[in-house]
Amino acid sequence: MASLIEQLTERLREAGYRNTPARRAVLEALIDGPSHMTAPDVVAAVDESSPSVGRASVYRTLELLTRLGLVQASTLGGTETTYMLAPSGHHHHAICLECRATLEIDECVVGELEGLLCQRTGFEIRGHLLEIYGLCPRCATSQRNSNQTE
Amino acid sequence: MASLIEQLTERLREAGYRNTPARRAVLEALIDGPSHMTAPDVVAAVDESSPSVGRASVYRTLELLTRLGLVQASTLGGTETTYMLAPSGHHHHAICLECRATLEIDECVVGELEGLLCQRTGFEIRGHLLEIYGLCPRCATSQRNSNQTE
DNA sequence: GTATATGCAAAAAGTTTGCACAGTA
DNA sequence: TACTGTGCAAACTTTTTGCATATAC
Repeated sequence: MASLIEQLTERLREAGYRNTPARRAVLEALIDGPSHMTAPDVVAAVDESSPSVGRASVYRTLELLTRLGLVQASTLGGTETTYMLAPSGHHHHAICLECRATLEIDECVVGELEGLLCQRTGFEIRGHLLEIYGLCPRCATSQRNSNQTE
Repeated sequence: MASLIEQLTERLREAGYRNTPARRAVLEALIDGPSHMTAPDVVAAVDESSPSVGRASVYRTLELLTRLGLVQASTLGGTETTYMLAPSGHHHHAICLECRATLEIDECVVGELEGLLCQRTGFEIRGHLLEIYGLCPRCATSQRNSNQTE
């Protein structure tokens, strides 16, 4: 079975792009790092692991990977853009607005909606993003407590 | 019936924040402008309508409005962050990856999932974002045509 | 061999900060 | 009146660009 990095570079190749050290370095940073990284996070990680790769290539690669759908950008309910590897299959997130923790959700209820949308509008669907915002149990509890003492 | 701007400033007030000219100018820019605006778009619109409001206040206000949930930031499937008024009720988007057109979707299938998530994990849900990415009918057609002639 | 992709460094763009002052509640 | 919020300008961070060179295929 092909490793994740191999699968991803293969998808680049299929789309007509070359398999270069800079692109591998960005993919590896995303694979090895936390599930959501800002652009400067990725720049720093690449600079750590592959100092010969330039900043500009990191930005160019993040843009390319996002355009091809290998990577997905999201604001996680805040204002800061983060990048994550686009999960194959369905994985969505519940995000705590307080502590920024993310929780994976496996259930996917979007499929049925996509069918309907495609039928009604002729939209050709490529993917989707579903994020649920709220307070994780820990933060919900501590917020209730602090309200009591106010 | 209270106008939209009044409803929004009222929500600010309820959260303990003051109703100031800078905040009204940002809200008005979002109300009057296109449905998705980047931060520099909002800065420009405010500078147009209320030249006395400073750039910094626009950023501070966008951050505040997002934190309070009056505004939602999203990358629309690309890498650029845009802001939109968070619609009350359910409105989601289908976004064309080619021409960036957005299409409103009224159906909401997330409610049931939220109930399940809340029950299972104790997450206290405040909102959600659902975006469907793909090609609008027009771009899907023109892409098929250009593939034929390749 | 050739076109794509790169690193570099500089420029541009975008965002944040500190602080004295203004204006809301 | 008290304190939140502001404008300003400077500092800082992030992102983009142009171009000669390297390298994947």
